[in-house]
Amino acid sequence: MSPRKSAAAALETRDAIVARAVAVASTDGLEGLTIGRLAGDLSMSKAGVIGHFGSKERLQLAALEEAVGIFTRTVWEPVASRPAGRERLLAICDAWVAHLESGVFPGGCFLAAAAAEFDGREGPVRDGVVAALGRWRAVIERDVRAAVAAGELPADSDPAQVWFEWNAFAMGLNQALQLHGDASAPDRARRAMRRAIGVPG
Amino acid sequence: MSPRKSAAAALETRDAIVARAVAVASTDGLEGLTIGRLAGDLSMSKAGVIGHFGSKERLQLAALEEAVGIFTRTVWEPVASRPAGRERLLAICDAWVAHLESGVFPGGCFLAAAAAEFDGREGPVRDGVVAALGRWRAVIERDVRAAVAAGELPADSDPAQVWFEWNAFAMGLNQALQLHGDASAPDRARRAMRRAIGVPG
DNA sequence: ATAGATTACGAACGATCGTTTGCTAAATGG
DNA sequence: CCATTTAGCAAACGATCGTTCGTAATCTAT
Repeated sequence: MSPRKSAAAALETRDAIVARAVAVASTDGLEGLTIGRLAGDLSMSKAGVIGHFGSKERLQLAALEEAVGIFTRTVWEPVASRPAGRERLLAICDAWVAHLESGVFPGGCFLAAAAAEFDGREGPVRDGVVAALGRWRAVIERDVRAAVAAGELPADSDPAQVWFEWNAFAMGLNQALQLHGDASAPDRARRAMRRAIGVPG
Repeated sequence: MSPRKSAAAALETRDAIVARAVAVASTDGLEGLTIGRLAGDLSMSKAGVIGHFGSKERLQLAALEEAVGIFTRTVWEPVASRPAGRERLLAICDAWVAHLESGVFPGGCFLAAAAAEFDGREGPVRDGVVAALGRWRAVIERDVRAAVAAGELPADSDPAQVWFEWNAFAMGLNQALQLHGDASAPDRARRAMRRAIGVPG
């Protein structure tokens, strides 16, 4: 009843599964992902879905990887070519807020949801979340240090504190948008993030 | 094989179920709650568990209500008798951070987890989360207004902005503790919350 | 003392979970 | 051109899901 696809088309199938998994997981959580539901959404058999990954956990990891890729492409890559420092930090701030505001993920920030969901468990998925957050944290802290070294930010700026506050504001913005539909939240987040690095709003 | 209990003892049974449900949901999420697992943990039958609530959703609502009660008792009630204003805001800040630090919920802040889990859905559970957060928000904003009126905080303090930032810091602290075991996070959160209301750390 | 309400049980319901097994059919490699 | 690999399906696996039903046992109220 179903003809086989070429190797290239099979990759497209895999991508379609991952894309759908990201969308579903952003609203229902990575644990709420279901092989059967994905199969139904994509008009495939359950075996056809799971065959690309081997297990549900590897499917979750693929969805996580794709979500991290989306975040990287929409927030980091547009500003990556700028020199490290205050300018790029402000660009990151705007891109980050715009990303959360844009509704790329129907259920809100994928990483925030995954972090909240897996923060009390163990395993590869949790490890992947921790690693992704760690990489992003390193990016932010590096730019804070560069900005301080260049005299663009107060000399007593604490990179770890900036990361703590920025990450918190991103989570707060995500909650305000998803839970309350608060249209004033993006402005609040931008102002708070600027103030956190000593830049007047 | 199992004798019936008195009305008073039945309430104890119900309380035991809710207490266990709160603990499980704080790590595995409200959707991860399972009648069968609860029954096994409490050496009861599934019917005996669900009989007290009627449905899983009402069990989730009972767990949410209990978690909100715990938060209220440990964070709000100890400071409720103080007069509204800057003093009480600082006391709330300390109690809030201490609460998250204390590990009352094995899986971290129950409300934060429930908010992240249900922010993309609809129904009574989501409504309950929104309502609980709204009540807490009203408490914070009222005290900010009182402190401004008393001249204890800068006249241009924005109550909604203070709530946004405090709530964000609480989420950030919860993530830092649960996901990274970051022992420096409580201090960071306290400092950030104080700075958010213009109080030097 | 007796009748009714209530707690909790065991058992079963259909549905769905993740996964495995054979199979077909098409694309690929020699 | 033929052998091998591979994508995907249909079907079934045991397990578990939330829920319902009937029943036994005990408390409560008359």
